[in-house]
Amino acid sequence: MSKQDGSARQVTHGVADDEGATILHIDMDAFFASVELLDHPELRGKPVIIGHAEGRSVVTSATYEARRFGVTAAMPVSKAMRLCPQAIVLPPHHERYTDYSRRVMSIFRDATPLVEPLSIDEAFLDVSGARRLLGSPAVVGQHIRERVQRETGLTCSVGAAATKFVAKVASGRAKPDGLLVIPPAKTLAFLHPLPIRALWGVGAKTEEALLRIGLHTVGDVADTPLGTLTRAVGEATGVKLHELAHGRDARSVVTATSEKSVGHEVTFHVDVTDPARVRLELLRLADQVAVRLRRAELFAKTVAIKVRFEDFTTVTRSRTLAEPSNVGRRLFEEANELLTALQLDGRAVRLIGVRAEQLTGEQDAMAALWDPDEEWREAETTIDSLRARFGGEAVRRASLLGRKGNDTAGGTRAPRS
DNA sequence: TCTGGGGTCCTAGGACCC
DNA sequence: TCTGGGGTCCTAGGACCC
Repeated sequence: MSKQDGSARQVTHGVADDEGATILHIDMDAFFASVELLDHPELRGKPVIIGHAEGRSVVTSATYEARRFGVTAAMPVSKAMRLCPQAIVLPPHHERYTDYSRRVMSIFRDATPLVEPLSIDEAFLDVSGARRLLGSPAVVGQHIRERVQRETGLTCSVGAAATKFVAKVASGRAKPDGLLVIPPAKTLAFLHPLPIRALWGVGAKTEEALLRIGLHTVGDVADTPLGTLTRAVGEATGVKLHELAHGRDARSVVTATSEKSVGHEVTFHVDVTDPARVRLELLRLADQVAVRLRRAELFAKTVAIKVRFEDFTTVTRSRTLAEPSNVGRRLFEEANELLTALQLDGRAVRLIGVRAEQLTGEQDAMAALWDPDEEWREAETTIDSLRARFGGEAVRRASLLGRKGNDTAGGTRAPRS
């Protein structure tokens, strides 16, 4: 390799500091907002928020100009506007984002087939096999960044490390429009000064629990005995955090994951007290869910509903179906019974949702439908008609009966398996 | 401040079976 | 008569992520 082939190559060539940092995490910068700016170039450099100006909307994305005022994702738009009154609010266009998402994911796949999309705007890449063809991880990352920028006008940030978790933290630190390589040997030096909130799986509650036992940094977590951790945050989370804090993360990049549930929910603009209206919405949602199941050729074994009341208390109810289904009417029937059992009595409903769980493919769904008793009923019917035509003796000899030994026609049925 | 919509994973208790 | 331990399934709720 020569060193005059562009700056990206020179960054790492010869140093080989990215050796072993073969997992890339790529994250689009302010994705929704950036896509909207492509359509509204006149707004570039201004604070822009994606969401709805009226009602109960939250911020789904914001430009860095808006973030400087303290605007963050998932914040109610009303609050964001108080923080940044000059912000421009644009409604979301999800088809546009999906379209751009496909384009950037396709650019990623040109670098390696080992691409794991994490959400609409981020993915993990395993580039360990791309070195000979494309170069070291940092070179591949830089190459992708340039292509994304050139072909979509969008910027993204890349983290390169030996593990998924560290790569993800690195891309966050590289934002916006940057690339950060964490060589394996420097992993702990990079991780340990970070606040515990940087750990994957540490949200508000877990942070509180960790602060309560005096842990503030990732290094603190690494220095804490596992037993102390699990007592504070639970078995699974404790083990996970302990591993991550020591830079250990065995998860590999996987390209295909099966969906575990499919659901839809809506928050009403104004709380609804009329049960009929809630029910109507439930029907619509059940139909939407069923359509998505059929498109994916999946069946639901379980149907769940979710109801949020005006005081934000939320209840869920679920039930396993007698047989898997992806028919809207069927899902609705079940959801409707669950809703009835809740006895709303005119309580003000804020949100209603339907979810299909325990998804299964056609094969499994058919297997669940198979009823051994039915096979026996069919056999008996056949035997009865044979006996009517040929007499009992002939039937007794018939090989049909051979399968159940000396159990003669009209005798006892096989017990349910 | 007044909280969307799409998900995943974990916990915990009870039922049921071996 | 009282008492096991493990495994799986079901249900409800909650934390977390983007």
